[in-house]
Amino acid sequence: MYKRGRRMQAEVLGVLRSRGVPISAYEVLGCLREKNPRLSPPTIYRALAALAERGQAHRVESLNAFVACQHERHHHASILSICGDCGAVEENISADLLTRLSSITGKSGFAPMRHVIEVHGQCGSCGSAGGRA
Amino acid sequence: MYKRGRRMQAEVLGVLRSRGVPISAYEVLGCLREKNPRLSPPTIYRALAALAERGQAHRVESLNAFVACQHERHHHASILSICGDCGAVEENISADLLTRLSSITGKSGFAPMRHVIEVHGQCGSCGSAGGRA
DNA sequence: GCAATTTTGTTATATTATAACTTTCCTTTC
DNA sequence: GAAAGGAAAGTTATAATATAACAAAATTGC
Repeated sequence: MYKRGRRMQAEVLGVLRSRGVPISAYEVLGCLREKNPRLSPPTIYRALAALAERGQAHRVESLNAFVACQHERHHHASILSICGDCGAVEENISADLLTRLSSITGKSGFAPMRHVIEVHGQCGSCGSAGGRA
Repeated sequence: MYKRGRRMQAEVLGVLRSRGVPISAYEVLGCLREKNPRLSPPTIYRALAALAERGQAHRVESLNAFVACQHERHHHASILSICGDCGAVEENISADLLTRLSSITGKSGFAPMRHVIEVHGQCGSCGSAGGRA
């Protein structure tokens, strides 16, 4: 049941995976419109929202973009390292870091529900390859 | 020198401070247009960029909004706790957490340059006031 | 004071996201 | 099995966010 939705989500996830780096919803739309020119933004945004909710894709808040999850499904908050040179994203998970974050934010009684942890910088490959640039 | 720019930035910062919670660039624009109807988006975005660069305001990536800095100027990365109920933001700084974050992301040779750490949840006031809702 | 440079103002438009409505399709009931 | 009802998806239109590109003006260095 609901085949169209799931099929749509699978196609969107396929595009995200084929790119590897974060891309905007409109880039996804552009790819899928090659096959189906009638697609429209809400279709893509709904698929992306469903994928994100299931942990199969992540929204990169600081880029307004989306990337496929690298760890199969998970429901822990991801730490995303984003290379400003090549665009590559590495995904780490650390329960310890989340605990510390909770203890810092919880001092004033704050109850955390969603973590956004994104680090911009330069990845190892770009650092060793073009470090002198 | 450059009085207009600094004056503009001061007015923008005043609006951010008077609100307390994160607001969009267009909300700032709306406020300042009451006095000066000719203001346009780039003027506001430029002022916000200058304030952010000097650490007097922060961009909240997960809200596409801006908030005044709560700690005077600082150049450490902020940990922003954002209450989904009342919109209040609390700002924490933790060199220790940044160190741990660097050690996690650095495993693969990644060199961090900018940290985005935003935690969504419920603040202490809203938790105790409306916890049963 | 004049040219070069930098900053600001302005216009227009690009990019990102969602509201509102229609259609489709599945389920339930008879 | 057909029709009503409800949930999900498609579609249209537009809202919200952000910036490119150019014009005007101030500042600096000479």
